[in-house]
Amino acid sequence: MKWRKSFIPTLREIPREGDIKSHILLLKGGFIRQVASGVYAFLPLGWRVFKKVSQIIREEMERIGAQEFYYPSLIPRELWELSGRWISFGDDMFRLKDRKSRDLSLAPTHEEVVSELIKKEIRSYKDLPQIWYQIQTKFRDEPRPRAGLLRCREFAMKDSYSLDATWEELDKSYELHYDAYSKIFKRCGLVFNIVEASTGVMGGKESHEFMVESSSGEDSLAICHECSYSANLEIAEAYPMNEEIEGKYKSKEKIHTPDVRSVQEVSEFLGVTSREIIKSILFKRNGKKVLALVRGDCEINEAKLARVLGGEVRIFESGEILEEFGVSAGFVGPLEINVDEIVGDYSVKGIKNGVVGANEDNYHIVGVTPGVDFEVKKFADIRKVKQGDLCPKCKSPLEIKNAIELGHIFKLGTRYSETMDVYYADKDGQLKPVIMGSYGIGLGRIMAAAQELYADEDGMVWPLSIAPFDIHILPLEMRGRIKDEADRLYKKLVQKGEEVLMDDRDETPGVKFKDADLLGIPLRITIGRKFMEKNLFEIRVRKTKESIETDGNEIYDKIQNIKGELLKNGNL
RNA sequence: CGGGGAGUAGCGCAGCCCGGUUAGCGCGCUUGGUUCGGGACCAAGAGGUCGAGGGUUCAAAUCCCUCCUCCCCGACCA
Repeated sequence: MKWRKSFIPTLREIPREGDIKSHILLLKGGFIRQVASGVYAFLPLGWRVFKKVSQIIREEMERIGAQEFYYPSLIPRELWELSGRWISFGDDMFRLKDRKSRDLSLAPTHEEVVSELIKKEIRSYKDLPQIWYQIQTKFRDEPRPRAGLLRCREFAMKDSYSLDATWEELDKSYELHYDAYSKIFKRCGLVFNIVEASTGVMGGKESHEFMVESSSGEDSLAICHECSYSANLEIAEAYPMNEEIEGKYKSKEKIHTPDVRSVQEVSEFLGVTSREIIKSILFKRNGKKVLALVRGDCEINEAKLARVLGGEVRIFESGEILEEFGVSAGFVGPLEINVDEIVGDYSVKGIKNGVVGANEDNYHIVGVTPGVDFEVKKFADIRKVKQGDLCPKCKSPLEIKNAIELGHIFKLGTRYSETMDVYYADKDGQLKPVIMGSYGIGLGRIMAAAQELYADEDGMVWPLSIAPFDIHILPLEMRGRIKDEADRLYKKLVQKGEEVLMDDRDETPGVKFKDADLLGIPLRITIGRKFMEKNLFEIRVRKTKESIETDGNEIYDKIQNIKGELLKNGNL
């Protein structure tokens, strides 16, 4: 491709809407343009990358025997009502009406469509196993789209479902996906973590996420560097905190603590450490009132609490607390409080003579001990793991890192097939629920994550496997011998099947170099002064900034060598 | 949903508090010329419903009201 005939609108200045590195660079490099909040057009370069990514995904999916489908984006309301999600999806679902006033949605996911197909078409164990996948646009009206391609309202996703007759076969399908995903992300040139993940509201038994560490990521991981333990913070565990902590106040006493609410304020006001404060947080579960307790230097993990209690939980809002308990948030405590259940985190168990809210505004009670001054029916792991906590497996300190979720695989099991009524006839003629797995990948996120990982101060750096082009030819003059030689080289490389972009603009060298760095094509071939003097081309590797000089006879072989090296070294 | 910021030429911004000729600047763009290994130089030029609507005023980018769009932070851990 020649630049002058291409549409590559690079920008000199940082666009106003750009925030994180990948977003800014994709805009600057002319890969994407924003159409609306969380909605992007892919320009030719961006689309080339997208197609490379999707090709890799297709190849690896086909390799595990998956078949590609194409589903509609327009889904009628009736289909959602089968699963109850017309209501439960809430505002995240884009809804519209057709000319006859029928309700439709833009698919935020395709589970219902798939399930309907399975339900209608899969009848016998002989029809199983199957892996069905699709790469499609999903629409979700996110409360806050952000970070360019990382959180969009319209985005491309590879989704697959495994359909099996037995749990053993599900394990096999899961394994296949686990391996296929590993290959996909590796082939995309990414460095990633595979972490244990929450199965969420959908239920299911096992789940992993494929994560790229990045400060721009919205997820947090707990990672152990000593053993293999790593998990999404939503479910991460730590070696239980069971230290004995002796508080400062030895006898139970109600103390006036005017306007002292937060743990920090309490600890400063009373001169106690945050570790001897028992934090009391009120939750609702199915209309029941639950008080959750955690040590003052820790936080509650709602997802864990939900699992312990079985079912979704919702925190009490401060207004609701005042209404139901007649006390402001900040002075809630476990003594004589009217709740259905008290759950304590293990970290609270060892506190003696601690500090709690008095359930009366502007008062706290000191010298309070769980089991003595109040009963905790259940102790459980309900706290959020934090930096430096000990690994549950090997007791080394855990590190907390932000990460971008690129892929998520999980064993749905029968939960979905049972609610959606998806059954097959077994060998003995008995109806049994199809055992399902669900597996997703965000394509745009792969593009963004690659730049979050590799972009440098000069611009993007694409892994060879997903780069828009492999080679970027830079003739520094568009006349005379340099132009002729560049044309000849371009033709030769294209004929040999290389993907080449040639900057044939009549621009100064500085402009061409800057744009080349910005686009991040892995190999750059410069034809300029060195060629005029010694007939030498310069091949430069974008990632390492290393360059070699070569003559016209050897250049093709040299290119192949470098590409080979790049592929060997994880694609960069 | 709560809080904050922004919308002026293709892009990035100034002007707005304190209303007053033809609304500026940088980059980009067009034409001509000189350049040609890290975002060149000279000259001439084109390009604007100042987000939309309404109001105040002799006069509005500027003041007031309503709305739209975009960005950031937060969404209740007491």
